[in-house]
Amino acid sequence: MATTNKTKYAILGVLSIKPCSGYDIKKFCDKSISYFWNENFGHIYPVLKQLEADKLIRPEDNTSESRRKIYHITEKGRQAFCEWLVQPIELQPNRSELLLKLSFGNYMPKERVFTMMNEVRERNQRNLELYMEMEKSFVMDEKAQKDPAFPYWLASLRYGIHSAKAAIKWSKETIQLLSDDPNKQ
Amino acid sequence: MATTNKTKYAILGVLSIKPCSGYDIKKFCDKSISYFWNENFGHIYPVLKQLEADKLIRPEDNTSESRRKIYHITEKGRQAFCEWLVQPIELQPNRSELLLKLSFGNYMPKERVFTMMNEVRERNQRNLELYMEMEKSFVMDEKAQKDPAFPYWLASLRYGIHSAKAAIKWSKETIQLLSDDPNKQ
DNA sequence: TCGGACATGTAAATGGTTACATGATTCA
DNA sequence: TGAATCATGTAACCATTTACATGTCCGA
Repeated sequence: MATTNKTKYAILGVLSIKPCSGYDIKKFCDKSISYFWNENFGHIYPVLKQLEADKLIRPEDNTSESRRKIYHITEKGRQAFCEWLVQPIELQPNRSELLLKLSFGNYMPKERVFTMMNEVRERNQRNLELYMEMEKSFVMDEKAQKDPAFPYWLASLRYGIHSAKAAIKWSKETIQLLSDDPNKQ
Repeated sequence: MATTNKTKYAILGVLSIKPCSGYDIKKFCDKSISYFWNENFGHIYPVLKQLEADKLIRPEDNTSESRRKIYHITEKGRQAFCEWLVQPIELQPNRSELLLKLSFGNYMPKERVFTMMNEVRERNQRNLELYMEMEKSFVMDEKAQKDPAFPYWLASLRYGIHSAKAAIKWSKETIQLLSDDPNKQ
């Protein structure tokens, strides 16, 4: 198998927090974990169907609400999720378009390389500010602090902060390095 | 289109350095750029065929060598490559299995989270050492220094160094954060 | 002569994205 | 009533990986 279907586990994870419809899952991904995970409808709905067939989730005993189809995680689903959680992380193969392009920088006008590096710096600067805002409001939220997931959410967010800082530092350093390069064009 | 076929451009990039067979391209990827890019045969050969059909590369005028099929980049191929180089970078959607798992850390035995974080730290420590070795021998290589690609290769390598350092710092911090967490289990 | 590296390729499966189709509800 | 959002889903497409098939060459 190429890579285990992680969408499956992402969905089980969301449903382990609270019962959701496909639409809710998408909203949750966009709102809460988009900076390290995202899903799209074209994948969510088929996977939900498959999870239901595998009895890892079950649709809500249908009450009044007609349109929304709310799924609950089953005991079997919880088990499958927990089993996956403790598996070692599969490293996905590296594919950085940025580094691929940069390593062929000598085939571009130097001006273009600087533009590229500045874009990297700015994007990471924006992300850093966003993450730090999020951290601030998260740490001050007393209700959030009581959640057993709190330290894990915080840690995930801090990853973003550390990476963004590193990327900013690197982009500045690189702009410097390339400015000093005697091999001007 | 989902994502532009980046294998196509990676191959054009390698061929812009020197004519290669499919096997050579794979070797080059594994040896020189594997820490930020990789390809596999199952993808290289079909893409080579397609690139030839599009006249972006051409096979060597067949001489004695029978087995190896050496491809050259054409003028049209060089143009296509350069056009791609200056395009803005397509950000690929984030999908970090590590952060997904970590953010559900409260569903795992805490011991397992520490193991996971230690693995992250160790892996990045090993990478950092490797990258720093590479940097050292690269900077001391006088022939490499004269290559116009030198500063770009160095910059790409430095990205790896910065990221690895950030990841190490983060993993240590996270282990600390989770040790201090009163919410023991 | 045997194993390992060289070398090229195909087939199947999977994973994921985008675009499209469809229709309900809500609110200005 | 019309636009925006809610809501579910399918189809087509593309990229990528893995496994498999096939055979050569070279050196121990």
